[in-house]
Amino acid sequence: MVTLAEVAQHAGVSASTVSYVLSGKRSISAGTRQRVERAIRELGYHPNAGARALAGGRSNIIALMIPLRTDMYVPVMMEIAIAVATTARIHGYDVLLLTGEEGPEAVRRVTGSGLADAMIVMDVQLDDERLPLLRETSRPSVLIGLPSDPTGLTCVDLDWTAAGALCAEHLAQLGHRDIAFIGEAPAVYERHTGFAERTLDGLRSRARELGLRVLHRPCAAGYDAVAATVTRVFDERPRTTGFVVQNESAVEPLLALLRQQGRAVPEDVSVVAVCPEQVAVQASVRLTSVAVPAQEMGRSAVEHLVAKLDGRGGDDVALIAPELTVRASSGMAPAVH
Amino acid sequence: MVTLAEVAQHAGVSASTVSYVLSGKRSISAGTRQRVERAIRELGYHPNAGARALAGGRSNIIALMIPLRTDMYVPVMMEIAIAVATTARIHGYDVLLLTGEEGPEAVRRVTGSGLADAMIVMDVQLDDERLPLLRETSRPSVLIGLPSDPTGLTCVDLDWTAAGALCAEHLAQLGHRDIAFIGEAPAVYERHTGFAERTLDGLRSRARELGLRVLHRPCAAGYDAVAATVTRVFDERPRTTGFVVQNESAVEPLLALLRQQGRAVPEDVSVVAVCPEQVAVQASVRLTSVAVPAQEMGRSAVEHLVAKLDGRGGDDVALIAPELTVRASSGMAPAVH
DNA sequence: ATGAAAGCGCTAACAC
DNA sequence: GTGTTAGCGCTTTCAT
Repeated sequence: MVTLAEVAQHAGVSASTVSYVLSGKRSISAGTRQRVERAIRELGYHPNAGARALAGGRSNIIALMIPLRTDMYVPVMMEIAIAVATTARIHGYDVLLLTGEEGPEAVRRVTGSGLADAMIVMDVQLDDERLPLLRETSRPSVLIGLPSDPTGLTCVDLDWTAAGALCAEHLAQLGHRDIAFIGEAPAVYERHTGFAERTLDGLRSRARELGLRVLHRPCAAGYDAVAATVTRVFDERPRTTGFVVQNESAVEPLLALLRQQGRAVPEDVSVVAVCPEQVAVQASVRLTSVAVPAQEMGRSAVEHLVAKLDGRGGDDVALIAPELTVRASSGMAPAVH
Repeated sequence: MVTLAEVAQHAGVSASTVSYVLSGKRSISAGTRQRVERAIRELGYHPNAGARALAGGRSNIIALMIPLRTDMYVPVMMEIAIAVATTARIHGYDVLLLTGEEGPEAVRRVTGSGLADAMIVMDVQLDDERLPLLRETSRPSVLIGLPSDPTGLTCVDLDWTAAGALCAEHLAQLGHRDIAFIGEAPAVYERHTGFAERTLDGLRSRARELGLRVLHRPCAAGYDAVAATVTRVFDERPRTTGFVVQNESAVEPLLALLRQQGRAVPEDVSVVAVCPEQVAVQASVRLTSVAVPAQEMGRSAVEHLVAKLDGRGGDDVALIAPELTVRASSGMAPAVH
């Protein structure tokens, strides 16, 4: 293993000079810099991460807590995680993957040991048990998600309330009066997951203002569960002409079921999804949708975090404005006979 | 920040005693142990990760390289990643998330800096450019996937060749003679991704032995792409009665298309999928399938890695035997008229 | 613009 | 069963 001292010797300079060449924290003459860089290359030197962390007081690692639950749309999680890792590298950080399993204890372990300099927390519940710890730690953190009380925290999220409202507006404009909201799995609501409840709230309150009737049905994954849900919807509200879906695994089953029942989309029934662009575009009917900007969320979270680590920027809530894209799945409500 | 020295002082013992209480590397009298543990608790002590890594020569971190490509079934990747993280924690390791983006350079950076003690590599191509580095590094590694030449490497994978063969056997037994294999996206084959090519090979060679005709069609994600593929299949081979699908995003579209064309599953056409159990069970027709044991793969990879870190176990290839579960999507080939 | 040297907090010989 | 101590490889004052 090559050490800084060996590089220094090889280059004929002192250890501190090598260190400063690496960090750029003081000016180095061109000649010295070149000799050092050459020595580094020739010896294949890589600074030791542990020594750096110990001496420098920072590990250059960001912890990312992802849920280990599998009842939510996984690709979104994955896309966020990858965006986080990619963006972090750009800023010189590596990413430590923590699953929700350890719970709040993981926060203590990672921050207490200096394993990570900061952390990003996903799958935030409205009243998340990790929040007190995050607030009291000296280490910066960013939530991807918005709890009930974001005081003293930095949050990055899609404005789900606005997203729900957008869906209601779109369907109202098209003349729909009875709409059904196919939501995430029941467990997601039972945990009071922020995004799910906010979307519902946003949809409901805008719907009320616009005179829409809304039937909300959480929906487990699987074709059968979707089938049961859709059947119940039409039983309870036969005049339903609009669907809002926030559950990627229900999208394709829903479209297949409507087809089977002889209900044409969008002539008889309109469908608006809240999902990643890719899902909307690849569905069997190109879906009118509010995009979930997973990459943007991951990237933004890292950038807020890096800003805090650099002493710039403080606590705030950064909500991304939702955008609804009209595609082939929504149209005028059918005339009432 | 609480240090080991402070704990030692508080407990009235020496630093090394505290260290040994923590590591369990030498016997400690019950009394001493208790006083130390009490001091640790009272002071809220957490060993500094950097100092540990420096002094101990090991970081207790495992690096996990995941692809950042999005053309393969993401939930499987995610499930593996989560299984890796969970299993790693059980063995006292944390997981560092590396995206494929940095390529082979990431291997050098992480192993060279001592950031990670070992690494797990996913999305292995038959002739992967990271392999030479992994072979020459002193740090242990495990591949999830099987390259052409696994010499000097430890690999964990499903036996995809056997999986492909199983599918052929099942359909042959049911009397099918013309089968179509809907595969992963074209890019996956162009990269020579191990699992995709091996499944194809296994299917093809067993099919040849059994007198089956196989039409292989890679298939991009999205309903339209699947529709085009299926149409071409029946154009070229009108007597196709069996489908093997290794492409999760094509599963539901395929079933929907067959339904639309009035082809009943399994009366007219049988479908066998190679996918996670969950997908097979939740599809609109419960699918006969060969399970992709994502969790098992992640867990096994970590256990092999930990064995190597502990000086137990050396290089070997651990292939998981595939299992085919018969469900509702496969049946006797229709009689020929 | 560069060097010397004092730690950072822990582990693991080496003592007893 | 416990204490003493010499590093681990780097960063960063303090000097010049």
